[in-house]
Amino acid sequence: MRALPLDAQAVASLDRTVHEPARLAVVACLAVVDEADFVFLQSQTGMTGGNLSSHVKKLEKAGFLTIRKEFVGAKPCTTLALTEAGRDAFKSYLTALRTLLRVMDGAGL
Amino acid sequence: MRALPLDAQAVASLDRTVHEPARLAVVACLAVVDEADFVFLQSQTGMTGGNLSSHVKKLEKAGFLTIRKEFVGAKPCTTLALTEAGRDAFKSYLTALRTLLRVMDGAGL
DNA sequence: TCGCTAAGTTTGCGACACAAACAAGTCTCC
DNA sequence: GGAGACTTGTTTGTGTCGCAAACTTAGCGA
Repeated sequence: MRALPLDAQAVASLDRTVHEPARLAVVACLAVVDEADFVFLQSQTGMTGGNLSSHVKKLEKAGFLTIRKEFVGAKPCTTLALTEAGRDAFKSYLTALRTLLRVMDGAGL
Repeated sequence: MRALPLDAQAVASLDRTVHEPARLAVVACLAVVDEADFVFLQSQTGMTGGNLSSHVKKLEKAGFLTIRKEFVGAKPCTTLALTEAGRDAFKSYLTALRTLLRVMDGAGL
């Protein structure tokens, strides 16, 4: 059987921390706006608060974003931003996607 | 806060059936070769047999691929191929990725 | 004061990915 | 021809994870 132009192992081992759709949405948002507050992200992604909370926590645990809690007037407000590591991981992820898409372009898909 | 050029909800709701890395690798392989046998896929993806088996079963259940079992000489051989639905789902998925990447290109990532 | 809403977090459950164990048959070598 | 290794997959078990409902804490209005 001939060799494929596709690195299937690379695809199969994509980093799940950013690959997970919910987190990918969060990271993509933060990549374009640099920082955003919890409520804004919730509205953009359409996620429930609890869901967003747990994903944010996981991203923080991975060292991919920072959580800043402060009060704006009287209300609490959590602001999120990517770390350098988070941005790098996202860039690597995008590179992997581009590689895959290039192969598929070549195959007429 | 301004509107993003990014549809985060679309990202957050990517179809997990094909998005899952292991299955994405399988589907991508089948998309470029039209059909492939079990052992070949296993070598390409680096997955264990059991793992591949369960993912294949899930893709079949979703109607995304067909499983053909036959004997080649004395040995059993299962051959896998995408269905029309599987190919369509994969194309839609690729379209979603391209949309995301275009936004990220625009943001200098 | 008594809800009501906002802003998150914690908890619980169902789904899932993964690999080790297993099954069924074939080939090899003595 | 029979013992054991190999090939080709499947089943089972376990730990992880995603998700939303319930809960917490605190300001705001009537």
